[in-house]
Amino acid sequence: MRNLLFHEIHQTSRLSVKEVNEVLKEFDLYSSQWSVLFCLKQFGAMTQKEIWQYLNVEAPTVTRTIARLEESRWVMRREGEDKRARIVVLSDRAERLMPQIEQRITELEERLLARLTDEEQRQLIELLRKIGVEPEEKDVRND
Amino acid sequence: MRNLLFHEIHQTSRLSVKEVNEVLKEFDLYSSQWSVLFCLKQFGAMTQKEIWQYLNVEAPTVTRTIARLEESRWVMRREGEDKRARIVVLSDRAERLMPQIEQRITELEERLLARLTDEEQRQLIELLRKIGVEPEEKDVRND
DNA sequence: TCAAATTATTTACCTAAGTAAGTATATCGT
DNA sequence: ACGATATACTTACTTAGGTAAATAATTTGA
Repeated sequence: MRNLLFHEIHQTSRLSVKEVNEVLKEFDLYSSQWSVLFCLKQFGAMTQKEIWQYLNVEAPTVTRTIARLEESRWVMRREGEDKRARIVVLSDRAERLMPQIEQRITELEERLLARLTDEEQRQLIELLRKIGVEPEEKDVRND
Repeated sequence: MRNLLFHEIHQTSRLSVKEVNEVLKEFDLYSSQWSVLFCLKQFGAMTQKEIWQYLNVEAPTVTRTIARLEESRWVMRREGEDKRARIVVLSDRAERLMPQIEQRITELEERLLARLTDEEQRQLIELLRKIGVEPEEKDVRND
């Protein structure tokens, strides 16, 4: 039963990544690359650390993803005041193309979530969060 | 908002895989290997096709996973009547160790789901299924 | 019967994500 | 001031999963 739950989460995750990749193929992008671009669009220039903390992945994962995004000219990396850190910035091309891509992704998401009401979506997020929280590590002051 | 939902699903999926791997480390296993073993325990000997159809992944994924399980002596592969197909069987060692592993996994799952009531778990599965279902393909008789 | 189509698996190649260890810069404590 | 420690990122290696194309066995159809 629990078993089933994690199986189902895993399935849904794979399914959605697959569909996102399908949409992004047209732009020569992959889902995890898109999530980095989206992050930069939202917050502006960021260090890699800020990116992996926000996305909740490990540093090497972000190193790789950004290296690919740099090769394909979606982002540039600048040196920061702190020379250890690398600041990531969207390229002009990225700024220009992102609205288009964003729309396609939104359409896909609407399609995938067509069977859920807004209330159900809200519920789903909340239930998932109840699983994911790690109070010791996260240093979240919940008061 | 939708964005947030898929982000959350992805996170939860990664988190649970990570935790399962942590538990399985002791047995030199990985989560996807475990899911194959679990499948074989449940249904007995199966062809690779039956396995990937059940797990809902692509054939090459199962080829690799089973190759590793075979190397580490968790399963054997036999030739079937149809010589194209390879029938996968649990090794004696697997049969012997699985109850132990299963218990550890169950404990983990209980820990991860501690914040959810049974009703919430049921709800969560149902909501995820509403996203994942592809009515044409699945041919599931739910009665 | 036997060429053509289908099926089961595999191989090659790609991205994603993890751990462990390495490198370079920054900061801390004495 | 400077050695020890911490931080930001990278490198090397692992599994997981996907697509496309190759291989081998089976089935189909004229």
